[in-house]
Amino acid sequence: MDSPKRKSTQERKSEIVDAALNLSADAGPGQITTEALAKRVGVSHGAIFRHFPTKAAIWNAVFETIAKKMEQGWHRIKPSPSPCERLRFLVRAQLRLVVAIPALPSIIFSRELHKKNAGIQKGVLALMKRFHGVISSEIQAGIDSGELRADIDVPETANLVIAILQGTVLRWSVTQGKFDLVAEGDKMLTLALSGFQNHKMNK
Amino acid sequence: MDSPKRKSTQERKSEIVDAALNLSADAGPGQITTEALAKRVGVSHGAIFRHFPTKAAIWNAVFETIAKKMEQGWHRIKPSPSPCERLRFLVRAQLRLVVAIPALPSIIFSRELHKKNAGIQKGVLALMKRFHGVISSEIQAGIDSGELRADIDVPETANLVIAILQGTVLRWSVTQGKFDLVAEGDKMLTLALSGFQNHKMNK
DNA sequence: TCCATATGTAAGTATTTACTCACTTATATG
DNA sequence: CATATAAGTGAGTAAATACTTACATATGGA
Repeated sequence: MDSPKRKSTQERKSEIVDAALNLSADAGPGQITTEALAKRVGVSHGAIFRHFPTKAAIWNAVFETIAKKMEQGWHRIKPSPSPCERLRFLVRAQLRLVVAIPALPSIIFSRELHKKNAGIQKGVLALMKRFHGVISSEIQAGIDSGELRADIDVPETANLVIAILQGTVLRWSVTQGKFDLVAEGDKMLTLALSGFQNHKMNK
Repeated sequence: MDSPKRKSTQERKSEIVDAALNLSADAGPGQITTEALAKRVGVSHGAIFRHFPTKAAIWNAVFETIAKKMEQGWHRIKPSPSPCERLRFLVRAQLRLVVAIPALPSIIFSRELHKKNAGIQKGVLALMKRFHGVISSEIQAGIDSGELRADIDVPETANLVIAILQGTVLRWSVTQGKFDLVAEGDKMLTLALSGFQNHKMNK
């Protein structure tokens, strides 16, 4: 048989995490009950607590999963292209992940979860810090290669890139995915790279 | 006496709304109970339901309050300075409002609230659309005056400005207000206006 | 001053929901 | 095959919480 009646705790755990990701895609994590998870997985309510001691533990596992996928995405950069291309790649990788896991923003940004689960709050901060580091080093490389302006502040520019990324994700999230997130993020980044002020005039 | 034992429903309503704003500043709106609101206002639990029929009605009122304050901020622009200055003003006004009402992002972005209360979801979309319109017209004015590049796409650029704004608010929110939001937003906008790509090189 | 009314209270109720427990049975292993 | 173990079940519990209701009284207007 393809689906035995009983599965290893490892398998069930990942099924439960998947269920949490799927269910929080449209409702946000705060609304999800352990009973809803059980139904989604196809087991009884009690079975959930064979695999996770508390609901909070489930959310921790969900966060771990997401964090791992994010970092994997960052580290799949090709060494070949220019720093600017690598910046684009990083942003695109992140956006593709959001499209693949639409629950991602609602979990990362959920004040509710962060309040109940201080570990997640700290984890999100640490994740963002690491992402900031990755972006920063590409920006530094861009300056060194001459692709980016030499007079910019590197960490500040990294914050700008991240703000554009997250702001665009937020709009996509609020509009319920009404546009192509990856393409839109690319446009936003291009526009910010070149700037929209008219420099020729001020001389 | 300054505080009579009973107040008009109008006064109590606004006290309840204020309590909701204050309490959701750090926890997010999903966690707030009607009992917590009652305690904060200093009345019994039952008294809350004299003034609002349901909890959802409270959140509607909270959203109305926020929306009104936002729009007031946009319409207080001085006609005098340049379009670029007016853009800055709009962004700063929005950021100042967030600093004044730290619960604002958690209410505007709360998936939980939006799910339970379709009116708020729609209201947020409409608000964002109007803000996009206001920003767009300043950008158009900037193009007309020659301050901004003539070849940019206006609505797209407005989306960029909003993404920068919201992305910065998000970071401020996650870091629990560890930096000066208004100053930081200003920096981000300046950097995006001028761009960070090196143009001199590519000729 | 007196009354009608709206504001307030305290003690409920019904429902939801995280978690438990006694018991069952599939399954891997010797 | 026999058995220990771990996965699963279903009924139950305690706590939280939105909302109700019967009753009390402050307050403004006649």
